[in-house]
Amino acid sequence: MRLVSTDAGPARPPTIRTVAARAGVSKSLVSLVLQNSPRVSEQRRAAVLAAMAELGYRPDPAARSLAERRTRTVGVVLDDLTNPWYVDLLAGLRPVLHDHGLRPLLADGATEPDAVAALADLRVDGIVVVGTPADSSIEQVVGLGDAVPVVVAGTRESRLTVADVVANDDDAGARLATAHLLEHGHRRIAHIVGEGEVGRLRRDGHIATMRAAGVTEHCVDGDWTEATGHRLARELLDRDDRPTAILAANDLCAVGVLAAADELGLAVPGEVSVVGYDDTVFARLPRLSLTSVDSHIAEVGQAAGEALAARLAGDDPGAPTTRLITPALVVRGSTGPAR
Amino acid sequence: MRLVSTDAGPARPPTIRTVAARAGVSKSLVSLVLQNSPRVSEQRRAAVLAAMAELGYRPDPAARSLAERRTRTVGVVLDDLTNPWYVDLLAGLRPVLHDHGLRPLLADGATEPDAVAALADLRVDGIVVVGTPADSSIEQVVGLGDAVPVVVAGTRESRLTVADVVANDDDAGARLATAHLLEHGHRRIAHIVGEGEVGRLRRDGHIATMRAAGVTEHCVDGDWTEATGHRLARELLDRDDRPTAILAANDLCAVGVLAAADELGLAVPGEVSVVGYDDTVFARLPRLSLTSVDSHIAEVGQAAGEALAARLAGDDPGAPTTRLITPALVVRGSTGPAR
DNA sequence: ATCCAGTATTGGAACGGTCCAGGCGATCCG
DNA sequence: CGGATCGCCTGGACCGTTCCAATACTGGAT
Repeated sequence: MRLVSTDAGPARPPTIRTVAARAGVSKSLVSLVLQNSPRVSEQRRAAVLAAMAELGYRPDPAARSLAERRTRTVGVVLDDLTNPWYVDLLAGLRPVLHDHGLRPLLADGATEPDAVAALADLRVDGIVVVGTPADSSIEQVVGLGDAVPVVVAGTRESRLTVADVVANDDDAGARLATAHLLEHGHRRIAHIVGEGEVGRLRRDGHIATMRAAGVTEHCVDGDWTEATGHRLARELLDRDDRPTAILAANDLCAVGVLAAADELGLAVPGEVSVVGYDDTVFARLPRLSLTSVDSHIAEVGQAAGEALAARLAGDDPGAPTTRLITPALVVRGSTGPAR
Repeated sequence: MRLVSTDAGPARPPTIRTVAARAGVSKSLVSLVLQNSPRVSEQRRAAVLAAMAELGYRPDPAARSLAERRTRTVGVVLDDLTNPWYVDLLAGLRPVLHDHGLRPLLADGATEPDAVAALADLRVDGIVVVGTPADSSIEQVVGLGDAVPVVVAGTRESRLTVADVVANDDDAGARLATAHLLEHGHRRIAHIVGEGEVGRLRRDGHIATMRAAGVTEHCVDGDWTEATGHRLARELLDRDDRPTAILAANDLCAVGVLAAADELGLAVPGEVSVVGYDDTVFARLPRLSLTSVDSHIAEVGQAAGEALAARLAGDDPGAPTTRLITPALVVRGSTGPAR
């Protein structure tokens, strides 16, 4: 009596050699069929395809990566999926990658300072850094040299000259929003400034538009969070010479501004108008109905994917490029004429 | 003059053999150090580690996967990252996977019907299906047999008996919400029922609680979207015998209900109370201030990760388990006493 | 000195693909 | 008719690991 069973454990999935044996050809030919080479006769090709179908053959990505010395994978560094901005950008990026046979591998730049290095260790073919990168990320990207192509999406980043950049034209967006408020007769307009390069660009666009209209700007430094928007708006709106309009750093910040106005009993837009930026899902909520600048963020993600795919195709070894997507103003119920 | 440069292209990253040569040992020993085997002398171990550090060696995951015949990767099937519920669950799941040395690979079940099969083709070690799975997903999971362990997170799914299940106790949550409304003296309460198993469970909990209090329920079939919540609430609230409270299928649906109440000029909670489910970011918005059932969804994600890790460790080849997380009611400004 | 039991180390065969240098008929051309 | 050409196909090396069987030491007991 045999104690060892004859079948060797759980049946392994078929390999290229199994298929070759079944089709009566060499494994090399199966490989050629796999990458549908034109140098295979129709007859053989059909035989191989039939064998594959019968066996339910699926190529092993690990083996392929090892031999090809590329993974068909791109790392995507995100900060916070809770922020719909990142999700929307990802929604634009993902299909492009898919169309180029690339898989996204998400990493969290906020909780994991070594995200870029970790992705490099995984041998991703390229990296998309979404949003304002942490200092550590910048260092690591620079450290990569030209080993791995990098695209920065969603922000212009002056410290990073080695990567392609695709971003919303923040300057233009801030001008749109400011012009809208000026047209409604607002003169006392406050702007809550966001952090980093994006914050600076939006501020500069705002200031330029204000001055061109002969109006003095009033900027306060803030960040992208609801809490800060709330706190700063309370301070701004609690004064006698309170602004009649507030241009928030982004939608999230604007949500905080709305809350502050509500608490102070100020009608929106009757007594104070509020403008956000990014046109996220929050802006569209009926109860908020926030006028916002649509940064076409999905389009940014799409362009970023295309830029990376072009780099990977190798047909574009030129200097890093910058591409700006033109934003658009979406007017809703949170803005109206100044009293 | 030589046209061909002497260095063979871009320097390849160091391999286990490079390290071995540098440390003066065999590649096998380097491999042993890599998996820190106790059967290596301290002296050699130190030499190998030093060589690795000097060369900046990083193991190649593809080669490792090929040899180990596992990828240390788990597929996560999601429907919609736009919905914060999925994001919050993912936030609970991700750290657990990370702690077990597993990487998540996200797939979109909504746009890609073959998501489960595609993940299997990628040779993921396990799969987490988040939310109510599409029919195609169910078929594919069943088709996998026991080749790949599967955990369903966020919903009980009676059609899927091969997988572990971790979910919120929807029945209990609906009871909490309903009891809260009854305590406030509401008697005409409408419930918008969500789709699938989750919708059924919440409905049953609601009905049971209503009947136990001697009150007749009023359920209408809906789904999880804002649009449907809006439409159904308009119908419900437009009648003379309109309900004094509405238990929405989830928060998103509740957002639509609020919009309907606003349009009809009905005060919330003065003339109608509204309850959501999931306690997402929407419920916490000051302008909405939605009473909601916190489904502790991050905890669900965490438990799902642990269940999958246990399966992968192989120490638990038992029958599929079901684990329910107890929800909690979060009372905010959208509910109050019946008039 | 010899043998033995461990322990530390090594060589080589996988793992499942890609890719390259030929091989082998059949066709073409001089 | 012989050789070059072409189209199709094959064997084998290689990608960077893991794992196993075999070997080389070490020191103590005989």
